[in-house]
Amino acid sequence: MADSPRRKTTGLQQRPGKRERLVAAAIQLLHQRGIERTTLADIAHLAEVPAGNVYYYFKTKDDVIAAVVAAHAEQVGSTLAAIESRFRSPKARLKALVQELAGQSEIVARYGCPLGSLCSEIDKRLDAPDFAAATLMLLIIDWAEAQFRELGRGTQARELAVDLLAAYEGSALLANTMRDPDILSEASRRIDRWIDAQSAPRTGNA
Amino acid sequence: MADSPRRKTTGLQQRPGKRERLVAAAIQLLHQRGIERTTLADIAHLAEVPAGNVYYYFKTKDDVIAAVVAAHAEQVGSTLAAIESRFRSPKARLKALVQELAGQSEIVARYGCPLGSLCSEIDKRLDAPDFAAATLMLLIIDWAEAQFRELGRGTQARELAVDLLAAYEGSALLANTMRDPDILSEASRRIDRWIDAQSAPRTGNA
DNA sequence: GTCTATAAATCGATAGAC
DNA sequence: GTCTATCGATTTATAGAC
Repeated sequence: MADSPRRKTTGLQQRPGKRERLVAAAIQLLHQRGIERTTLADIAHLAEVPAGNVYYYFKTKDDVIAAVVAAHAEQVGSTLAAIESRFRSPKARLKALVQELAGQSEIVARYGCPLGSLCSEIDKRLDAPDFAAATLMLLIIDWAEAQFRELGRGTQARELAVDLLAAYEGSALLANTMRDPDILSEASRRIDRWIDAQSAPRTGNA
Repeated sequence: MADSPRRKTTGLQQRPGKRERLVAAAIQLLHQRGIERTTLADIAHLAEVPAGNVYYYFKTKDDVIAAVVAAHAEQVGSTLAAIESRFRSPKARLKALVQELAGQSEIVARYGCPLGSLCSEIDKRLDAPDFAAATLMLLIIDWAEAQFRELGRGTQARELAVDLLAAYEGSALLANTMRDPDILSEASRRIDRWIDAQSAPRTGNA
């Protein structure tokens, strides 16, 4: 838990542990308490970093949020890459994505979807256009779209991809609101069957 | 805009306008800015009520939120009742519900679903079990479940109802994140076709 | 480079004047 | 019953000591 792998104390990089710990703590607290109810002091405390020191690594709270979004994006990207290398067929890949998303139903039922609730809260924060929060969702949608296209559903690939993610995000919202993990588990099974039904360009339902 | 229909100045009811205006202002601001970024001063200002006076009508900010939830619940209830009296078949009723939900796609794309974002934010506020926020979603789910049951889908009625609302809420979240009203419009059309496909106990897809 | 003390601003809530 | 002035607690952010 302490800063074990310390890079040279007087080097130009101070990344061995503190910045990473701050981001990890921010990811957790932003998910559990939400953006507005998480203070920088909370994040520093969980990361075991002195309170006011956060401003050495991040200029503002928005910068911390941006770092959290970037970390999520990286995690999503590597997860999708891992699925792609582990599974060959588009259907297996899409099912693996659903499995991954609905994996921690208890946590989602308690705190909501980490990505969905984050996007929802970021929207309320900025008057300016965006914050790259949409990128998180686009990463998943673009990837799913490619799978549906490979499945032979070229013309509807994008709509199917949006529907897939929407089905999950909506189920996550309801599971969270009602504190019921089963809602997410049932949704996961249903989406799996739906993926199975998607094949030839004209036999599946829209 | 001023308090025109004033009930007796010294009566035991002070409900002619101010409390209602405060709730209406709170509904609007909680939707647009979110709970945590809406101050009681903002609400009072929009309602054209003196700043500190909010505490005469509501004991705490949580009480204001509870009043907003109650107002939403009433609005949802009367909307469902209106649909029920206007349409006879379950399918027409379910489609009318979708029409109603996806009605203001521009506003939803800008600020999210008024109900969904509210539930999401309330979850982050309370450590205690709940805040009757789930009631909002349950109102709609229970009603939709009754329609599906009348449609002859007794055994799966509840799951179908949850799926229906989840599909909308997920689409609303994505539409909001990407600031794209078309996502909600397309989802509305897709759900309509899905409702059409739901009929006999064994012909529809799960 | 690292951390403490504190400034500056904001908000929920209260006391009490009218 | 209606409204104003203000308190007290937080919280972001900064200045500057070590």
